[in-house]
Amino acid sequence: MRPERARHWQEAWARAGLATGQRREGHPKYYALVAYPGTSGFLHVGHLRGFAYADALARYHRMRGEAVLVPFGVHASGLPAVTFAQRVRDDDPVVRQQLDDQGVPPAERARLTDPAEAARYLGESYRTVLGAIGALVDPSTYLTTIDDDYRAFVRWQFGRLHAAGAVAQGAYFSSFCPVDGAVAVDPSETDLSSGGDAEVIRYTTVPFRLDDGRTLLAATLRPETLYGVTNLWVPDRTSLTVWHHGSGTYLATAAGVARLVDQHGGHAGQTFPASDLVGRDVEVPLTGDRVPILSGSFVDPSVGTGVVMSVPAHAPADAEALRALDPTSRARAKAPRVLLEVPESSGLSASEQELVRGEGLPAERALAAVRALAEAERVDAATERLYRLEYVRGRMTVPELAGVAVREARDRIAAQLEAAGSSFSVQEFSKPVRCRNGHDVVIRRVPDQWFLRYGDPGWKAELAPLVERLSTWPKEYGEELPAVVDWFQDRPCTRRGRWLGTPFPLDPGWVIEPIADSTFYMAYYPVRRFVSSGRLHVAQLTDRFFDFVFRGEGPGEPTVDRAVAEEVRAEFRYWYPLDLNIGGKEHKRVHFPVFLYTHARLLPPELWPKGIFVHGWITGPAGAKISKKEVSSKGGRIPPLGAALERWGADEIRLYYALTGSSSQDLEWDPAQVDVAAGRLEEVERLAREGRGGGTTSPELDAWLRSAAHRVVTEVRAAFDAVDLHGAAELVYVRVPNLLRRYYARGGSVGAATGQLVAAWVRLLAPITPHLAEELGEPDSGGLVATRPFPEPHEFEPSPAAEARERFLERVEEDLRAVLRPASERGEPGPEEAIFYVAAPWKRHVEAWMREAIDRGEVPSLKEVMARASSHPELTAYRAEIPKYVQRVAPLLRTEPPSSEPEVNEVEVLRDAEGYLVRRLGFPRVAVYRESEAEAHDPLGRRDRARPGRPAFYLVRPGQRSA
RNA sequence: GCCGGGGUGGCCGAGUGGCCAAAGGCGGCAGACUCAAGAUCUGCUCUCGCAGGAGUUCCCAGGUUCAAAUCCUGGCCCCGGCACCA
Repeated sequence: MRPERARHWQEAWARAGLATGQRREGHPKYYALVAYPGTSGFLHVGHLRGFAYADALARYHRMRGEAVLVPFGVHASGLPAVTFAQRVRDDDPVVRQQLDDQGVPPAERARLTDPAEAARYLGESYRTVLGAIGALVDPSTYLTTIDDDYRAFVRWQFGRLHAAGAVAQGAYFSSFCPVDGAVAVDPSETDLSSGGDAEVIRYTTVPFRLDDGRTLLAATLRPETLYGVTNLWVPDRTSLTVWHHGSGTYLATAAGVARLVDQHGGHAGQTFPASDLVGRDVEVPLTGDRVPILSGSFVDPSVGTGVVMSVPAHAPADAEALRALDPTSRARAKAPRVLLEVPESSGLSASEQELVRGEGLPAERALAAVRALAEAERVDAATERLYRLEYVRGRMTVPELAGVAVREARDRIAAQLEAAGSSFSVQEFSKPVRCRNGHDVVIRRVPDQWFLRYGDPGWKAELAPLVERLSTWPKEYGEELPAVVDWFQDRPCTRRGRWLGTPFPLDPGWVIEPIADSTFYMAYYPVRRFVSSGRLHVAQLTDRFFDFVFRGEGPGEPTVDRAVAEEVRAEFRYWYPLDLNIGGKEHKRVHFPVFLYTHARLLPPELWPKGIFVHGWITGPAGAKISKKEVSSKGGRIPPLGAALERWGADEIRLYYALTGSSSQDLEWDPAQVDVAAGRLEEVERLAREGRGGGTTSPELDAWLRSAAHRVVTEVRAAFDAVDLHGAAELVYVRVPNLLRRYYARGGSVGAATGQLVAAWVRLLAPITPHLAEELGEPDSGGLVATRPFPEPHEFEPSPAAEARERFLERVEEDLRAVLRPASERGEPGPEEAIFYVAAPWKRHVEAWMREAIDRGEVPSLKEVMARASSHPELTAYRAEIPKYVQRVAPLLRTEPPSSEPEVNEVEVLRDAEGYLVRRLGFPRVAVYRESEAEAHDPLGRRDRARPGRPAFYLVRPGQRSA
């Protein structure tokens, strides 16, 4: 559709105030929202999926006569807008291209270097885009999370949660940039320039005492292997630094000490060459053994503490290093000791067997097993395989822990070391992580972090009934939700640093973290409209005010007029509970659970949310997540939204979302698929335009078309009610066109029946492709289609008889094709006449009797059938034919399902369809006979084959009809 | 490792005991229309048969049932989440 037509209708909806949720007491309501987008950049085709679904559902409910509220806001909190502004300032090429695509004038760009301005600007751009796809979102609710009134609301929320015992303070290990403070390390790299896929590795440090009282801290992932330590490795040509912690004096590399200070406090002391220690002995904890310190060129001083313990029996790298050592040093090391075994009994795979069987130490076998690999990756691969196997299947063999599983032994040793003091955990990233501003991100202990106590069993118990009652789409999400909640733990809810957000009311040095400030906002939207209309002022949004509005507690805020306060509360109580929260699958593990948590704690059960709808992503080729770089008018694989709307149109893209695949599935962005949707829409428009008419043309066909329409309307409503957009789209955009085509093919022509179907169809189109619906609805001049009632099944009279007739004919066609196809494939000429023989009425009785026997679980008995036939006046005459028929049909009946089809006058239907059969299947002549009258017209004796509902037929080949 | 979700025709994807050789879409083949292409429409698209029939299929192997894609048992494989990320 041309963009100006789309805009025309969008303006018409706006003039009609359709988007604004109007409270109508006593009427059902529907409150749905899409999890608000963050302000990280411009939206692309992937972002609109949720809104396209939400809008279709909202429009459906509106047409059902419900009051509908779909609010909209943007989530400006956190770092994304800060980052975006930074990139505008840096003139980042990707962002510059986006600004060009959006047509942002240069003068405007300077303003966007301010994070709050950037967030507001992006929010406005989102509103424009939503308007352009025809989504009706309530303008009176529009907010950003950095607005003053929203902050007042969030402050109240946290005050309430604190009063309810949901907030606590404690120590926490956080990913931390020395400049920006806490940053998020995740694959989206919102806060980072690199390293988003890094994992956190947690080392245990094992203390090795020197004679002089100092302790060398070796970092390891496998503390249980201290029973097999042969020596310590310190890096070549590096220095060691003293770490003073408590009363202890420890040694590690400079990087290691920095990490220890970050995570455990204390301070760094003097530095000296590592070589000073080489050759000296240390004492192994727990065993009391003495082992030498040796210099290892392979040790990376920046990893862990920079000091490692050598366990050559089980660590391939140590085995290699030991072998490469000069003989004198090697002689000083303790002999390697095997300290665990993998029992061979437990069904090992061939590749596992080779690590267990054979000569040498486990580490040597592991190295032998990876001989084929390139030098560089050999040690890593051997380590990976051996560690995994030993961890999963290994049993300790050292006397102290004989028979204990390795994973169990690891925990025990770590606990023993910790209990003895002098052992510290050290966490670090598996690869370098760099902040947007270029600084390395480290892991640091934050002693006074604020938490929300989601791990609290009491809170989880409050949540359980809410989860139990919740509806989810897809339903699998509801099934996994209890497990998600089960392992949910306390989450930090505040940060320090350059974040957008609300200052934490209990401790204003902190800013509330962006997930925590978006768990309850859906309650605030109904209130927001009073602020935007000026009836409430920010200063009036006090805790007392909100206590009254949301919980009905206390006298309320004295500066707010009592009537206004009552009205706000009524507004909230009208729209709540939320009917549907729609979001992408990225929300499943965090956002949706905390949204439920907060509601469970702050509201009574009757106001708990009713449903969650999770949709998949629009992905790039091969399922790759869409990255900003790909969204570009120049060379990008994903078009910017403006370009996509220009190329295809709003309805076309909306239909693409609804029709292509199910909503919970990821969808690979594919322009060809959008083309398909667009083409389908054109066909829909053509059929709808040509289907208008009046007058009765063919009563029987019209009855069938109306009956089919009855069915479609019933099913479309059921699909929308079940939040099945894909199912609804298929009915409206595939089934209905097929119906009309069949109707015309059968000889129906434009008239009252098609006209009636089209009139309803236009309304069926309105939820998913509203612009087209309006365009087609105009001639009816009944006002906007969006405001008309959704079609009701009773508008179309059902006719089981008419449907049975069509099904009968389809079955006949199917049989005919099965016979015709092979002949035409052989290139034979088509028949010159088709002769049908309709089954004699007695066959219906016989089949019914056999069916009764089958329903009783018996094999139909000829004896019984014959007995009944003898006493039946109509059948006595056919006693000679019955046995043959029973024998032929009984086995068929057993595998056929029972049918409740109404009886069809087969002769009449076939005779009426003669013209159709001639046209459709190319028979020059069609003749229809009753079985009993057909003897003269049945040279091949086919008429016996006739069964009720399945007439026999004879296709006369050219030249075959001798007589 | 822990937890969760899955394996359906060339591809995507419906389908939870009989109307299922399995919706719908895509792709492919053929025909109609057209000067032609595109679009559109019609038919076909597991194997065999070539008069409406038969056989073998829904990851694999067993089992329950008159009847299994669907239920049960075991196995193999894939995907997601695992934490501060909206």
